[in-house]
Amino acid sequence: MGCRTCEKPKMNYRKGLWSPEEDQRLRDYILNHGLSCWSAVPAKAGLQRNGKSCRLRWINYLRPGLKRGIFSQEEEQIVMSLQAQLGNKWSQIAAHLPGRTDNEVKNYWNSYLKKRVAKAEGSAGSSSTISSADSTGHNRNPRDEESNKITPPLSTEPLEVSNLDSGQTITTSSNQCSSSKGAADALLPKVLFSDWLAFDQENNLSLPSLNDGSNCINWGSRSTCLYANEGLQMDQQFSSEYEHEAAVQIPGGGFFDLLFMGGGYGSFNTNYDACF
DNA sequence: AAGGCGAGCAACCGCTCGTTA
DNA sequence: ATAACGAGCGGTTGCTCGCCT
Repeated sequence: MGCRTCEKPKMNYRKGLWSPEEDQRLRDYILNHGLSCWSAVPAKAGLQRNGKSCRLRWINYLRPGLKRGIFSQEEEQIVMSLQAQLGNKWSQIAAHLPGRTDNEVKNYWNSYLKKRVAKAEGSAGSSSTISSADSTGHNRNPRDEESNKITPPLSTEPLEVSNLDSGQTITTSSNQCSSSKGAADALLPKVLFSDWLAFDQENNLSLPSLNDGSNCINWGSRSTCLYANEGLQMDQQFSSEYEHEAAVQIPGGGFFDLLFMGGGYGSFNTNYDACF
């Protein structure tokens, strides 16, 4: 993991908020060179930041696929449930929330959910559930309709996602990996496939078969297990471009159910192509 | 209009863990 | 075995912005 060959010039690192120019430099550099050694990134990208700051900025803000905006009710439920279950394991909790970062989950918990949970516990017994309405009684998520491209499964049962790179078979704690639509779809979040595509992936994705009959697409350091629903040809090729220009061409349409190594689980509806 | 205040969020800090030499 | 290093994580800080007076 170490990167001893990286140059580490001693310099006065800039701190504070990132300017658009800095964002652009970092984004451009990573897009062109990919991720390697964070400590080398600032010098190579022409930034007066330390590598740690660059990493954080990328992960929490610049990385493609991030879902900005207010948490949906389902996301809130997942956070509250997993927090009760796992404690402050924000990265693990965030892994169950496609497009959310650990920092975002942590901030949301600290600034909002924690108070609600405390309040609910304070009045324990009087109410068994914590509603999504805020203290004013209003639904505090007016953008839900627009932002709910991603709707995590209502079940907070932890997904058991094994390591594809190790060649292990993928299993989950539920039947969410079933290749049939219908009941499974009810559990599947709808997520833009492009949201999940890392910027550094190549356009040509191979689909090696796994031993459970599913397929796996690999790019960069990420592996994604791809389960096909009816009407989907598994040997179809994908293409995508970065971020807003992203496009996924999947002839025939239909749903993809995607099981991600990181623990997320989603489905992709090609009808969403128009969203790009 | 201006100042105070609090909420929300971006980013920093310090620590731990994993990897490498 | 161990020191050195980078990456990752969680806690915390401090800035910004909107609301209220």
